[in-house]
Amino acid sequence: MSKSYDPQEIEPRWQARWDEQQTFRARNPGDPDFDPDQPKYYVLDMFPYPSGAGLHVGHPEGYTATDILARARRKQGFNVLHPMGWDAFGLPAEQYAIQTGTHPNVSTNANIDNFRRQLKALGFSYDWSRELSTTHPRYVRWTQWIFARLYERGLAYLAEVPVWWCEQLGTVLANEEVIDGRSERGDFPCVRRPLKQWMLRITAYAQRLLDDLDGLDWPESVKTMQREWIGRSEGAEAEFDVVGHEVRIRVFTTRPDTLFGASFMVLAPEHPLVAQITTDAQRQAVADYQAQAAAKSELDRTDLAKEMTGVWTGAYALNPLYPEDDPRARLPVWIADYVIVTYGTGAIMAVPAGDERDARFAGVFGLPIPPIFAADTGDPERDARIRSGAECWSGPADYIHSSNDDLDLAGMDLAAAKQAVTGWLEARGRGAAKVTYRLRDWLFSRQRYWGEPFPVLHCEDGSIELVPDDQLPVELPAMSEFAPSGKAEPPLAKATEWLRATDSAGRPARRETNTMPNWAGSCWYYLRFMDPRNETALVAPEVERYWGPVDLYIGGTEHAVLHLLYARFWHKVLFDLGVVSTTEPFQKLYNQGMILSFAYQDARGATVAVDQAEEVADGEFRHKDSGEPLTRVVAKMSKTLKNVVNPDDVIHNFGADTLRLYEMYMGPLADPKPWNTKDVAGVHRFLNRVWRLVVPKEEGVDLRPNLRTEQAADPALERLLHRTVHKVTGDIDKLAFNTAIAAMIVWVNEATKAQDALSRSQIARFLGVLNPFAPHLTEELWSRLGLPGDASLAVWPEVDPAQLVDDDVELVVQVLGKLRGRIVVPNGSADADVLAAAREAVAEHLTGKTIVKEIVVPGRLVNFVVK
RNA sequence: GACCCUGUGGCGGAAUUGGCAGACGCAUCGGACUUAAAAUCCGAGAUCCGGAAACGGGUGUGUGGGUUCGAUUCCCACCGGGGUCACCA
Repeated sequence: MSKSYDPQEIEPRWQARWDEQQTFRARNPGDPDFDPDQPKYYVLDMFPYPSGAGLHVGHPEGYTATDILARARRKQGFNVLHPMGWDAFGLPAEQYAIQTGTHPNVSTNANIDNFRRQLKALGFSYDWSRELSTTHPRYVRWTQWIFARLYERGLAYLAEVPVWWCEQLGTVLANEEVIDGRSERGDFPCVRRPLKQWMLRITAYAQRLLDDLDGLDWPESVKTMQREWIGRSEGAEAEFDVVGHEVRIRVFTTRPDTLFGASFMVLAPEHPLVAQITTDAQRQAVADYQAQAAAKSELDRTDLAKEMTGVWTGAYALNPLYPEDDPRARLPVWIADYVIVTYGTGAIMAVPAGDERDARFAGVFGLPIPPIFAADTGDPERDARIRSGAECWSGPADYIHSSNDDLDLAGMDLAAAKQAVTGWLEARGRGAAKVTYRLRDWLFSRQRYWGEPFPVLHCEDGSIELVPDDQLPVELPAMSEFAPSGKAEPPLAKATEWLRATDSAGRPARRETNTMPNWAGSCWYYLRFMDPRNETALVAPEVERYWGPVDLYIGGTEHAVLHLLYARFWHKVLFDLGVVSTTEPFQKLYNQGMILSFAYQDARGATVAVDQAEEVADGEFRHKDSGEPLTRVVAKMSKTLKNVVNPDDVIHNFGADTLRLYEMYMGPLADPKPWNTKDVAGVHRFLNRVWRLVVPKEEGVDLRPNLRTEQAADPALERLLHRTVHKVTGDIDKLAFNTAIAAMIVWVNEATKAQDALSRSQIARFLGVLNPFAPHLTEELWSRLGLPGDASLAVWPEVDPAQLVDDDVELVVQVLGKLRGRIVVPNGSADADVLAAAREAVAEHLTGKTIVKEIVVPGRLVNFVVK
């Protein structure tokens, strides 16, 4: 047996043993050894996309956190579900296939094998018997099954919609995948194009998705992002007659109370009424502007700094609040690209006195600004400007010039005024209260090969039919040519044999050639983990009722909106179908922070790669070639900066336990933090000291003699151990792993100093709490001590509350808030006794002064306020 | 531009949520062990002033104000870093 701590030898051995013994298998209801009285704990990682590059050090950060929770809960008596799988459909595998000719299935499986090897080398306690891949036909079957249910409920439909088309990727992309007119993946330019696409009616669930956020234990920032993404806004729709036409312009506004201040109207350039209402005189100018707007990139159109542009259509609309012949009723109708066709009704009433954008537009084109507000800002000059319409105001104010024959807003507050105008419109059939959402329906098809096929048939008569459930899955055809045709025609269109099918009436039909987006598989994988091999149901109801919902879900912030919103949407549909028993999938969500790295910056602020810099003195860096001084900065890991850290290397040099411990010790889980290889040695030293507590250096002695049999415990070490166990237990619950580790280091430092006084029971209990953090080392020492069973399954040590309180406590004595002395008093002393001792301790600071006030904080301090 | 998060030694960070600022780790310095070095172990360490010294006194959590007996913690304004949304009517 090795005398020294040798992770390279220990770690693979224990990993193999856990595998063989299925140490971490979770029991399902119905399993022979299932214990219904055991509480359950479902702790889940956001499963990875198995990329060709393998794991980076960011992956083990969240995975170690969940693993510590899983291991601790198991030892605390929970039946723990802690699974892992692969989100394996997606563009990179297909791009790789296009470049190399390797079938995505082949490269994906190779990547999965590599990821699995790397994760196993980290010693994660996954129940590998539940491993799944979204690409596996047995999984695809149920993804398609869910789609079929969506279709049956009218939540999936085909629509001709303007979509983002990316020439280089040869596909359409969802709005979410396009940033500033360029593809998120690959950064290629994208253009808008109308195409027939599958859409999912997520908007039908907008209100429920919004309301149910309240009950979730999620970071506020993520809830806020989802709320903003859903973008509920309350207001009213109003209809405006157009002079000389039989049409009405409908607008949506959140401020119906400002309708009296409308002085013009603006339609989006793409608004369908534009052609109809434009006068001959303005036709050319309008056409020019429309062409100009269409040619503009999204980036230019949304650039806030740009000049306001627009053109008058020549038409007038009528403000419904005023009689037709009232001059205030006549509103010129403009088109301008600051109005977006896809939001609200694509048209607005412009109130320059109450809206910043309308005010700017009115300023540029010299349109009237009828004042409607008398505000009290505390600045008389400003108040005057607002009262005259010279300055725009949207805050609370008194209404002026806001009345007609039967409506007067004077004296009303905002809510009352909104309601009054909305009510007036409604009574006359000119409008109604209206709720609008920013959320759009979800574009759900992609023109790619490597995704789930749609389980639908296009029949000869143009109708659509679902593939019967008992014929699922519709598998992808074997193909060797994956390149997108570039004609908005998916690769599957070339699979001529596969395309041919027969509908329910026995007539020839054609399969759908689009595939589902990457998000589909990740929308419900957490459910399949509960019951991964069920052939008759997506998940058995009694199994779902037992495991659901996920108790803790950890992943990166990049999924704050899309994945988490889509999964919540599908979950709610499955709830309505009776497939799941909870309205929400993930009760508690936590985002780990990104692991950053160091890089360098020269005097001009340009970043310099790590291999170009050298440390010349403590904290002083120079450029290796030019010698110019550099400053160290924190940056994202990137190939160009040469600061990428590979987990395989860290495991090779220090072991998996050290890597796990270091990532948890770096700082708070949620914070972004820089990797510092020098610091890794610190936690490695700590593990070495733990090793030395059990295995002495001397040759011929395998175990410290004091640990062979139980001996009387050293009271001080015992006390500290109880505190340490208490601290670690609480910190694990709070996901505060960095401070838990600090507490364990303190104990080991003390135990090292009092090495011969350490007892067998004490080291066993300590290894018990260290085990979730450093499972291999603790198993090895547990086994060398001859302790029963596996450290991974041994029960969590108990804390004696009596050991947490001291007999005597030291209090700080302050005079006027300044530290002047210390006293030691019995714990729980009466205030009077404490004060007496305190007065004595700081007597010299009190002489000649009058005590005005005495403050006693039990167990902490005494403060004298003197004059 | 709006909203959210964040700012503590040379570095990563801690502080029971209003009560001894700097736990723990890295780096640094000193000591022990060693022929020597590494490794290991023990110890020092915010800063300024006075003192040979143990010690005493002042200052200190981005900056400026405020609340409080007491502020890293709460409030206001500003500055720096990060994130999200970005003409959403």
